[in-house]
Amino acid sequence: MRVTIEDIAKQAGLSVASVSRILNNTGRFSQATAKRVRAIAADLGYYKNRSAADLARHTQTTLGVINYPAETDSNFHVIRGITEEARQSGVDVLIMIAERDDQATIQKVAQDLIERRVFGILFLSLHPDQAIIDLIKRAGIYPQEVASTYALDMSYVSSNDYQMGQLATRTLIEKGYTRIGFVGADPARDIVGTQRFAGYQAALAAAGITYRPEWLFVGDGKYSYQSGLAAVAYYTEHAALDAVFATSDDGALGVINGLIDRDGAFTHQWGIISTDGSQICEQSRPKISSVTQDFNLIGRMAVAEAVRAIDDPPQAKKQIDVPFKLELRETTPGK
Amino acid sequence: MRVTIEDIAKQAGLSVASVSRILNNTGRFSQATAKRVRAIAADLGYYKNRSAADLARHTQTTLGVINYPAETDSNFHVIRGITEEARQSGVDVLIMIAERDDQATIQKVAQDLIERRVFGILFLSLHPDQAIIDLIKRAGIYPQEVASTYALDMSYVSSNDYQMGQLATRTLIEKGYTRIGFVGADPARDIVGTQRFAGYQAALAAAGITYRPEWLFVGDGKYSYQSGLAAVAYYTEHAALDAVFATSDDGALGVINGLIDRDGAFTHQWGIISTDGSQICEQSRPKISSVTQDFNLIGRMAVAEAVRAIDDPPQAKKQIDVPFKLELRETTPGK
DNA sequence: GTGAAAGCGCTAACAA
DNA sequence: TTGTTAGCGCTTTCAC
Repeated sequence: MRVTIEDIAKQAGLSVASVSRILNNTGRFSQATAKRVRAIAADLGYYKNRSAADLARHTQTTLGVINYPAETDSNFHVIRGITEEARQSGVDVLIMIAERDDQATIQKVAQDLIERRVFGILFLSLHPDQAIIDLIKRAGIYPQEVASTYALDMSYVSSNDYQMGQLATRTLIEKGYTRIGFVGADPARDIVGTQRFAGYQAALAAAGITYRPEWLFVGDGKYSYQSGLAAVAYYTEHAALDAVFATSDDGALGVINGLIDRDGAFTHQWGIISTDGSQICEQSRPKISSVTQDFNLIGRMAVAEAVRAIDDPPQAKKQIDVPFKLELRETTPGK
Repeated sequence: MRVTIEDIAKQAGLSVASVSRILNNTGRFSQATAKRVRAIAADLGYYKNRSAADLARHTQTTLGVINYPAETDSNFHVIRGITEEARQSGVDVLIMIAERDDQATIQKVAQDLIERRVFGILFLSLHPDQAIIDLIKRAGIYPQEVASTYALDMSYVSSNDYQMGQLATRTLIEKGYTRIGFVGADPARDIVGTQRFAGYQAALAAAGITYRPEWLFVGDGKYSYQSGLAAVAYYTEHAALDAVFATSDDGALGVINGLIDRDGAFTHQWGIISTDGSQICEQSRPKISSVTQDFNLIGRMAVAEAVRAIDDPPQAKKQIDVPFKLELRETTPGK
């Protein structure tokens, strides 16, 4: 049997109540006995049984996070941010894994988290359907989308996709490009795509450029490297572009490599700007200009918001925008 | 107050024991009442309180994983593997975050996991010091290193670093290269570096090539992109190489980009082979030849081993090798 | 400053 | 097939 608080109490000639107080630094106790108790605890190799503690105490201090594993993981910055902020706020976080597009697993994982009585559940760029969101809310838990805008009835903290699309496109236009492709997102599929596309169109319109349908290349609609790669063949055939707005760094890299594969080298025939600003942008040749999100801050704000929601759960869906910035590198030399 | 098992019992006119049995599918009960109970549970929006359940039951079914967040994340495959295998074995996994080189945080996180009474703790390419390992063992929990060999007294499942170093080097030699640099790992720093370096030297020796000290470029010793980048300047100055064995994909990409930055384009002046085989290898231009690890399998085997250890904890340190393979791409055309 | 005691929500004998 | 009961290990009034 593992060592319990009672073992300590016995050894110290105290009641479990006193030991509990000392170990938790609550209530009053003398420093002398405290020292003794802590020594005994260390000596015995005692560890609190959190199940028992959580059961007895009623306030919950753990936050659930549901992530999906991805190779180029912009979420890694988000997770860092979450972890840092959580450490500071004294909440601890439980990370669990699901797959995108696998609602069954997402639900299972969410239920696991509910059983563990977390006070909030953060979805990292993962889009649960409304049934799952409802089930979480019904359990009295605060759900929140992180690092992605979201259409359904759940608050989110993320960059403003519309503004990002607008900034990216406007930047290309200011550099003198006028025939601008839109790659990798599906405007009809998710709100992120919808918003970025709307921003893109708004920027075109503002500059008096008439959008042409053949400028849109969706690919798999998943912001993937493959979509970028495939876009090159498509555009070569169907559109006379001078620039591309890639809705992800992966997509931009795909476009670059597609161009290299086609021409033998990158010739700056197209201006390219991407979204996210992960290290891919620095490590690509040429380096990719990007609209860069502050993923760390997104993570921090997500935790802060979830903590705030404990005492004061927002009545309506809340949309928190986190600032982003423009980073010009080598793929936007201008015309 | 949240709905409890007692609420269900009351509504169903049953005892909590019966409800518990039904909800857990243990013992005997009639299908008729079971149906009724489940309906009521769903109706009430009931979720088991795991703290209570874990406290009452005594067997633990959750596995702890400590990971660090990284942008190019070969661990993502490991995590997938862990998740899949865990799902199949009916264990659920808790992932927590620490930073490499931050033993204080690693310890804190490990203690958190101990308090949650996990049955095992997996370290993903994270190297806790012996004190932490001892503390975990003392708590009756099985610790295991995953995806990295490890010198201290803890079992591990990973690729065999010595053999990987050997294979990579031998491959270059077979392609006709004879002056081969070793980049990114520090043979004196961690066992991974030591082993890969030993394999590298063994392969050189076996081919009758005399190793020269200036062929070693450690950089930050962290298998980083930066080390690869810096290696080019170093070698240009100090060694006349015809090939490079990069101890990571990031490092190999650094070497390639360093060469491009130096020469304006990649000229295949050096053969390059890397270790890991992440998607970087496919997405680089040229594509990088690699000794590719089976990270998914590593993850699966790690879980399987941890589960096995519940009933039959290994007495001595166990070292489990997972097979890897060679993937030739474009950076090893031969001389 | 410390202790007694109730109870958190559940499981697991053991009875019935 | 179902119920009674005794905990699991801890926290938290409320007394002392």
